[in-house]
Amino acid sequence: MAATLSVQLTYFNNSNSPQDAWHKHVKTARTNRNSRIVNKQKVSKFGSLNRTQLNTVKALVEPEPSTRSLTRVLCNVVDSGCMENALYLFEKMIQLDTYIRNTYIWNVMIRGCTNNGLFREAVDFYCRMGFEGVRGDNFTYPFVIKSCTGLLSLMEGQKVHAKLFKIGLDLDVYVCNSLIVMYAKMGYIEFAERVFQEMPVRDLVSWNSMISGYVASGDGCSSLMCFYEMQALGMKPDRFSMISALGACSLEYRLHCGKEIHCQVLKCGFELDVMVQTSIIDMYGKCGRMDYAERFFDRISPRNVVAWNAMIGGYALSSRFLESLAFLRKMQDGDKLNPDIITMINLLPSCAQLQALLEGKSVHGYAIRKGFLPHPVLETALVDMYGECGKLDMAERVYGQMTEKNLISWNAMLAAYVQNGWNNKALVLFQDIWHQPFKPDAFTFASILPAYSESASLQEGKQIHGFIMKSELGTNTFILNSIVYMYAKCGDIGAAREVFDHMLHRDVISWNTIIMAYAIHGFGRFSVQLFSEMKEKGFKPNESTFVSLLSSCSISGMVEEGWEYYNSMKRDYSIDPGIEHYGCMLDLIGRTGNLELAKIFIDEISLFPTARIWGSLLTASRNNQNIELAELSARHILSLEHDNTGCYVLLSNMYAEAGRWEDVERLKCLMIKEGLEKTKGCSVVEINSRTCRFVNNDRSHAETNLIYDVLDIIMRKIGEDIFVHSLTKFRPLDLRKNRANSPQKHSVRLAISFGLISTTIGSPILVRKNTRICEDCHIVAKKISEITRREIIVGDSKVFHHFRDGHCSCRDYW
DNA sequence: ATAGGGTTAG
Repeated sequence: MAATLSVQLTYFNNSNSPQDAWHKHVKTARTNRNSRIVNKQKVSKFGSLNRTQLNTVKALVEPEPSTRSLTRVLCNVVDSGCMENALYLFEKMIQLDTYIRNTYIWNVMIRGCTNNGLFREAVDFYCRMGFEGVRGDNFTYPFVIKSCTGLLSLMEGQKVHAKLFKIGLDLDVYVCNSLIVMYAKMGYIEFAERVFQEMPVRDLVSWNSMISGYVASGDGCSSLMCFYEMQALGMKPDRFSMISALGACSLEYRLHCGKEIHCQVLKCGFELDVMVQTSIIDMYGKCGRMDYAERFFDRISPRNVVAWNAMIGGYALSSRFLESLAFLRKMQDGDKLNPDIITMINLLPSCAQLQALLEGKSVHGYAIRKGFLPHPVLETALVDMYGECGKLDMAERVYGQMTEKNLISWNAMLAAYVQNGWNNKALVLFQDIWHQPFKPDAFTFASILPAYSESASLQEGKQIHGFIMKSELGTNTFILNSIVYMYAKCGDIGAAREVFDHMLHRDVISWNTIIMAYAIHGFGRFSVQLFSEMKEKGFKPNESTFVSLLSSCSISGMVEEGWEYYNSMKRDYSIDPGIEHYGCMLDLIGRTGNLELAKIFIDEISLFPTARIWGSLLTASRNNQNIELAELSARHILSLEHDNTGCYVLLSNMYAEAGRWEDVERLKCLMIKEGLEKTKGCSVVEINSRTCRFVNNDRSHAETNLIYDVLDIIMRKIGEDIFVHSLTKFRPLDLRKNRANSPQKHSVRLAISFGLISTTIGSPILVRKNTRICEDCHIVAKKISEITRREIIVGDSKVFHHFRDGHCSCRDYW
């Protein structure tokens, strides 16, 4: 017998080493299936064999194999995890008639691959088994199905499932339980339910698989229903049931339910089980009860990393970021445990929220030293942290180096750009969607829409709107709210209203948004009207509602109503005014010209005045030509935001108007010293479906001559009064000295002029610009609207000016 | 001589 085997092994010369054997197997299996060719990375997981290992295997196979059971040897090799050796042995074995039809050894190989994460290879084995004419049995399928689960390949899984009916294993309890888990983990919970429904006999594992399956698909309620139904049928839950049910409570924030299960755990004596313990901590943390979590955590011993991680994550979730970071120390010093990848992932959001860049960086450094990177989840958390801390270059670097980008990491990078005002970069990244294998979700749109609001054209805004409506998110309230705002910011208040009117479910934010939309367009009457409607429909106004409403009153100059709402806010809704509300009221007071009151108002604010508050006073001073107060405001602003360019420009303009050229010069030097540059003014006009961009003095446009000619004709028609007005403000000396900045050639005028000649008569002209419109251009725009009888809409960095028949919606205060 | 269900994560 020994001789026979030797001979046969000698003749089997196609695979001389375990590595060869592996390659040969993969090739056979894949060629047969017309599937992809060898995945080199996967194969290399086996590692290469050194001579000693090789000899061990040969020794196992060659001397007197008949005296030992070869099968037993194969099992041992598989259990040791060295699949390459196992394959070598396996290939030798199936050369023998005794083994070729032995389902058992095939099962052992499939089991080995599955348990070592070699899912593709496990499925390959299963397929090859079919080609060799060996039938799979009730032991084969649970392994194969588990591998399909690991591959997350529905197609592969369904092929296997179909086969089960043919061979009559479709009702086997073990096989069905595996199928339930497979479908649930792939996100096809209905398929899992169907398998469960059709089982003639269900055991504890079947129930547990459903309970955990529902949790995996995010449906905690069904999971808990399953958990209770099982008990109603007389089935006693075990630790697996408890762990999954606790997960369901976490998912649904069901504290009461969670406590009940905690009691059950104690009654059943599972409280010493480490995983049960962790699940309990996690449940209390997710339900926002860190006090319960702490009490439980303090009592358990020994504590492992997972329990610590659950605590760190729980604190972060409860916005107790400092404690979250402190627990890292305690974990290292107290329990002498080393943080793992999940610890890092849990810590980073705390660093981000605390803007703790130093801590964030040290987490990054630790991750690198420990070799945790690349890791898609950790990298995403890093992108997020750097984004929150304003370190866009680092966020970009981490994102750029990611080997496995996915929807979530992509969303994180988008959000980082948008949060930091890098809208154009965000829009470019978003366009990348067409090259990505994943499709955008609610988070993507929620992130990108503000970028569209700030930087995109109305035309592009319409495109993204259409795109969203075609996706399954067309009725998502959260996203529709952003679309309403986007339309308003892109200048089309009508479209904003239409989207709002067609929403199926409006929430408070929807109302706040539409009220704000009318506010920035200076249509205060509509805001007020909508506020009443909102109350009639039973919505309770919140802080933001009043920010919208008070902004609207201020922008539209509805002073009395503004005060009335301000008082009613405290009186009728017990909302204490926040800094934003004070800002709106300051704008309102500024509009009346009562600067004394404005100063008193600031003094009486109980909160620390922000740059925005002083900005309101600066605007008020400017509109009331009070240079001293403007200087005071500017000092405050610059002490808070040294790089506030707008503040310099505004003050400089005031000096210029007053003819204080030395001060203008002084500010200019100061700006240079601070390394600041005046924002380059630019205006964009939308013509049919394209946009044209103009800077001051622009002569780059193809129709430049025509544009300037039209502007010239208009200016002459507008007449002397404007010219005189300009002269009083800009002295001839300055006009000569500083021709480039002459309002005559400001970008807004060029844009309006081009709009006039490129659009059909009667349609409004929409211009958006990045800085506040200057006083001269404002006067000119009013006049143009009068003589051309065209509506001109100019959206500047703060509000939209609707010029019509010689008047502006802002009533000359902005 | 082989089987199925479980904890922390963007």
